[in-house]
Amino acid sequence: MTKAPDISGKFTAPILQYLQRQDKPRSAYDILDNLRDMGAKAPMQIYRALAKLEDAGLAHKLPKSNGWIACDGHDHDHVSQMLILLSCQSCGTVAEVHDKPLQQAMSALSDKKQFDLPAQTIEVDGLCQPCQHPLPKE
Amino acid sequence: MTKAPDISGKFTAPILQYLQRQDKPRSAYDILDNLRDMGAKAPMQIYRALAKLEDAGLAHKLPKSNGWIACDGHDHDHVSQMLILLSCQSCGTVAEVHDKPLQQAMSALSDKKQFDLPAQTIEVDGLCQPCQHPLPKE
DNA sequence: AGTACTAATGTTATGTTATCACATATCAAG
DNA sequence: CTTGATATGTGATAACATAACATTAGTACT
Repeated sequence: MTKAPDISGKFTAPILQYLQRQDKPRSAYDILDNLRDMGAKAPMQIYRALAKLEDAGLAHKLPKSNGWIACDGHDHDHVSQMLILLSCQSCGTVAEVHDKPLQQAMSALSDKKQFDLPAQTIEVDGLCQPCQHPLPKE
Repeated sequence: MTKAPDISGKFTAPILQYLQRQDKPRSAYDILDNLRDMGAKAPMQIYRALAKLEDAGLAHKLPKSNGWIACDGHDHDHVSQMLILLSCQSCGTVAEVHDKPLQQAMSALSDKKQFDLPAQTIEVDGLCQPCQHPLPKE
């Protein structure tokens, strides 16, 4: 079993709930603005709480676009070493994906290159299915 | 054949040469500092030139760590849709990699998820071979 | 040459993301 | 109560990136 996550902290739970209500990633500063009325004043307060959530596997950071999302809570075994985030460039929605073949390919590559590969989140930008079929102009 | 890249511009070539001399990624602001003596004064000048280099496939941006490297000039067909950058968290060196199996896995995944996947650069952080064997303490 | 348009470049200001450094508070041992 | 560990508050600033507008340099036509 994985070690018990530390979710203590004044802003931790509120941030998680906020992220869960969102349908797109939010930046640390979005979160900060949202939590002003409960006393949040400085980015550090948010970043510290986000770090806890990420350690606990309850939230993920999009590594290239800097946003944050709540973990979708689906099936995934938390042992999985590679989390793929399919991020739609058009509408911003993010799908969490765990893909065995991809992990194997990555693992084989890392062996071949003798590159030691820790668990990590990979962000991949593209177009989600709905956004590939834009409405014809009215 | 791919369309002829536009490499015009006062700072474009100097930036490329600068990057080629480096053994690690450099930030846009590093580059700016380096080109001050030839008149560079503002980040925009650098970012514009970097965009041209990237379009031309002569330089790559590390999508998560914000650095820039010169293309290593190796074999790779410039048709390849996925560039993997293995970035060492310890020493900072970056290896450019093109991997068929990984591309296939990615492509299969994108089919499965009906996610339209454009060409892109994936940064993967880990430890290069030398950095996995730190010198024993003296 | 002169005007008129366009593209490139320069420059100021500002937006955005992230961390440092230090202060203060809280709480549990000893 | 004092000490020490951990959490939190706060200001300042670092680091990364782009918007917006001014200026200059072509170029194209008359």
